[in-house]
Amino acid sequence: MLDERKLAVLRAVVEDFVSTNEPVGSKALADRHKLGVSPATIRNDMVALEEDGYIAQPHTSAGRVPTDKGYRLFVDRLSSVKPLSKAERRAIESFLSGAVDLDEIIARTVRLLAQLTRQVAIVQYPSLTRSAVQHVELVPLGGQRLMMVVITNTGRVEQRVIDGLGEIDESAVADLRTMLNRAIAGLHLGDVPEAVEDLPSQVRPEERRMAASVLSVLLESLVERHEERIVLAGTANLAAVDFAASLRDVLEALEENMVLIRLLGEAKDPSMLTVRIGAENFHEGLRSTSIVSADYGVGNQSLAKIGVVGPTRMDYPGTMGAVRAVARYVGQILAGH
Amino acid sequence: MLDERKLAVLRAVVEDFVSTNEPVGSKALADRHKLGVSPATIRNDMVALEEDGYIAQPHTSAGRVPTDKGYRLFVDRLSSVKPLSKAERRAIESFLSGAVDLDEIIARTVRLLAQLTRQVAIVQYPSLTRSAVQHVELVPLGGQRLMMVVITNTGRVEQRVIDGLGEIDESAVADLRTMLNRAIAGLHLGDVPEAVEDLPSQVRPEERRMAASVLSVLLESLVERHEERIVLAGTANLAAVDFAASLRDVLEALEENMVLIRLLGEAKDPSMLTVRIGAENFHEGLRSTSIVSADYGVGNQSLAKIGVVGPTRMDYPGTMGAVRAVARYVGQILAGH
DNA sequence: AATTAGCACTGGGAACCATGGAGTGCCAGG
DNA sequence: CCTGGCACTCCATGGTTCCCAGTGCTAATT
Repeated sequence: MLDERKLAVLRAVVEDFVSTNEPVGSKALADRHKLGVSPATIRNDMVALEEDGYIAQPHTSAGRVPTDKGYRLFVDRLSSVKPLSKAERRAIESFLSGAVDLDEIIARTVRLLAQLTRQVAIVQYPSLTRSAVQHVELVPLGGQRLMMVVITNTGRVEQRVIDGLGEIDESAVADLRTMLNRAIAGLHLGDVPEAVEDLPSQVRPEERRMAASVLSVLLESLVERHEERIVLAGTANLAAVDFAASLRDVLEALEENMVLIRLLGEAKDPSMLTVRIGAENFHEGLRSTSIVSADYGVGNQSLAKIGVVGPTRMDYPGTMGAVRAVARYVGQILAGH
Repeated sequence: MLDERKLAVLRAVVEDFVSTNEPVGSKALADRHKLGVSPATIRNDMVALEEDGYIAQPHTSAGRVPTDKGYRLFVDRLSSVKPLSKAERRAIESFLSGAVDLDEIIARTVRLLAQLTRQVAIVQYPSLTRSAVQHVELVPLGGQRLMMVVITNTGRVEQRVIDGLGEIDESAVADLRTMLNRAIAGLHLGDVPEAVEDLPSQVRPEERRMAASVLSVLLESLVERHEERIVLAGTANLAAVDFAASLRDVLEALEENMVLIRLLGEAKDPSMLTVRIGAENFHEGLRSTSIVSADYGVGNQSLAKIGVVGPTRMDYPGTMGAVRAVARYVGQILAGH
């Protein structure tokens, strides 16, 4: 059904269409690619490809354009990830190495990725649930308020003000702090609930109320509500593209962080690059975009995802190369931190 | 030179052009506004306005369009801030009141403002330099590292890892922590450098190195580098507008946080609404946009700015009303926190 | 002196061809 | 199974026309 040459034709169609943004015809293909056959033959192959739904014509007497299905096949079988050039690798390194804290690492990463791919880049902050508690700090704020600060081993800091505790006793706070740290320091966040379960029973009755409040806020903020922060860059690159869907829809989708988080999260291949093409992203506004994403992390522990959003008509090998490379470098930087 | 009626004509031109987005002619003006004179008279006034540079025609035989100068006059003398409706006020309140921490207050505020104005909203985090130190926390991270966390009275938390300190002695850290807090808790950040100047001399010699490191990081991160964070929302609203400059340029400008920070910072009128129109924003990409901004803060202490970016052809009274109202509410929310 | 009616004029945008050419499908011959 | 040839299709392009909103000017009116 799909012999070697038909695949070669499909590949050529994708490549040409991506680079020219115009429907590609049999003649142009015969010229620009050494397929070794005449335009007429290519035309025959094209009807076959069209019947199978890999390519389509915008109208009769126009060239062919890859469909989502065509891109899918291209990505899966016809292309390979394009490694970055030496110069690009150096650029990445120098760009990322100057960062001083987590915020800056993330900020630089997302800009870098947007620049490399000339598309919209997304970087997710290291997920809370996958990291471990480094330290918990309790700070009396005066009045009846207390600030809780949790520091994770990925350098992330989560803070929360706890109010309405009644009179606050400094030494009780100190006790609670030591107790808390003894109980959960070093634990993965997922294991925290279990670990603190019987803490309230260990404190003196008069401090029990405070302890309970603190614990409930701790659990709520760190475990249940694991709002994952993401950062975008390069939206300006969208302006250059003309979308089937309106640009507005795409921008709207990008502003809905929850949508992006879900899309990133749904990577099928757990450890490597994931590509979702066109309608594979169910979100309405992203029908005509593709998303290339990857995990990053330290060692073999995945912390979060990064990704790129662009038109379905994108340079998949190049984008995949950039995403993969950046993911690796971020992992390294985080490890060295 | 500019009698009452000419001003009325200018006002009418601005209002009509803003609502229709089409050059407005003398006939249309005579119909839609009760100016009490004939189109011919209006035409005469228009030439005068055009000579003075308040309006312009895209081409002969087209209607008139306000110039930047025209908008300026409109904003300064011909319009008044439009207060929000009861319903809108209620919406603001309910939208903002559910926020649990500073991050969420800011996030909600920016979305709210974007929604109210149907434009791009910008919210700046409470500036570090204007707030005061609530508490400093030092946390040994294991190894030779220490994490410093500074909490300000605006609920903001700034953290930093300090490395290469040599052996870390828990009790020395505790001493330093108490000493630091005694020295600077409650101080405005601007006053911190002076206050810590002679701290190193007060610690035991063997801890002096650590103290010096901590202090230098403290100063660097909080005072010298007062990177001010800002948050955007509503960029999708730009897609609806057709810009003279390309959309791409506008998006690019919006991604350059430093540019936005500068623009917000340059508000002339210190306490009230500021409007910068078109070329008044020197940034190239923002030539065809206007920025409406305001301070927010608690009491009469200004903490930071919020603003809206939209096409010069915008509903100034409405936008100004929304910005002012939101600024006030944020101030209230922050005060109650 | 200011306003208005009347009028000729202007220039852009919509509508309407006409044309050219890239691309197709198909067929018949290699 | 491939290829050259050929008739056909339809979009994009550019030119032409026409229309009309809107103008500026002048002369009449208040």
